[in-house]
Amino acid sequence: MEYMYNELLKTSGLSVTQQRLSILNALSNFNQPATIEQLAQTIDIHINTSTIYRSLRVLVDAGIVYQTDFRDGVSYFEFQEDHHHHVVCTSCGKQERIDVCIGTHVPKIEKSTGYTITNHMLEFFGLCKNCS
Amino acid sequence: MEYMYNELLKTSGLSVTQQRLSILNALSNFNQPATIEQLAQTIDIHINTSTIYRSLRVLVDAGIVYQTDFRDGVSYFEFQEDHHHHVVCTSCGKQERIDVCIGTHVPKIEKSTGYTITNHMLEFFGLCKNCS
DNA sequence: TATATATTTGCGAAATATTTGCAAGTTATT
DNA sequence: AATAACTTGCAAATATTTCGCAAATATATA
Repeated sequence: MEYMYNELLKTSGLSVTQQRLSILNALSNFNQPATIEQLAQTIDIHINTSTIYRSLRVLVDAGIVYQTDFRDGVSYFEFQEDHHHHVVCTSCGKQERIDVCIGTHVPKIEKSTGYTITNHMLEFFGLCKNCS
Repeated sequence: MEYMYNELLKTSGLSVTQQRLSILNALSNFNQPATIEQLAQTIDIHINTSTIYRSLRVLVDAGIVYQTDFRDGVSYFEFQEDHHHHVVCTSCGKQERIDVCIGTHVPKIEKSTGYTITNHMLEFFGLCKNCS
């Protein structure tokens, strides 16, 4: 497991540090997007908050971690490989997973813009059954 | 023009206030997502910043305004009806428009989740040609 | 049209997430 | 083994966004 993350970092050209390994390990304990605060509570060693922020940015930019936003003022993070999207109720905040895939658009966009796309962000907002 | 926004608010069941009309009017001067700060500079009357935040939230929740996030710490706003998505370079920050439509997925998601979807957020991230 | 009710605004202050600079510590390279 | 490159911890700063409350404005009712 640890070894896996080790390879993951190296393959992306990133330095392998204990902090990054621990962050990845903590991420694997969530099956939904986690906030920085939630991650900090789960990480097995003490890591300074700034470091968590900096590490996550690097991991997101490398396409290893998925970052998203539910319009509640905090960033959420999830493993890229099993990331998924949500509908969020703008009234009560309730979230529900959906299995909409947007990945098929990526090659087309890369071709038309010349960008190398490492990740994306997709969330739907509206009113849930109760709040409607 | 003013009258149009008037109707727009009423149709959504929102109160018509001078502040909201001015915000909508300011929004129409941008053809790309604008920050709160950019909007404040463009609005023709003085509106307190808190009010801009509150008004935009209401307008977004009503599906009139599109809100998005480029991972730079600020929220961006655009008219919902002519909103579009982007690729953002995670190195230099450069943005480019794309014309990917996600609207077709909405009815399917509404059916499967029971939510009434008013808007969504979609942005792609990666490296631009220069930064690759 | 006048009155009552509901909603919105302004103001200042507070909360809170996130970023920065720099020295020390770690990791990668030669 | 030594040098260079990168990452981390710490504390403080930055900046966006939210909150409470009284006054103002908008909508609904009579």
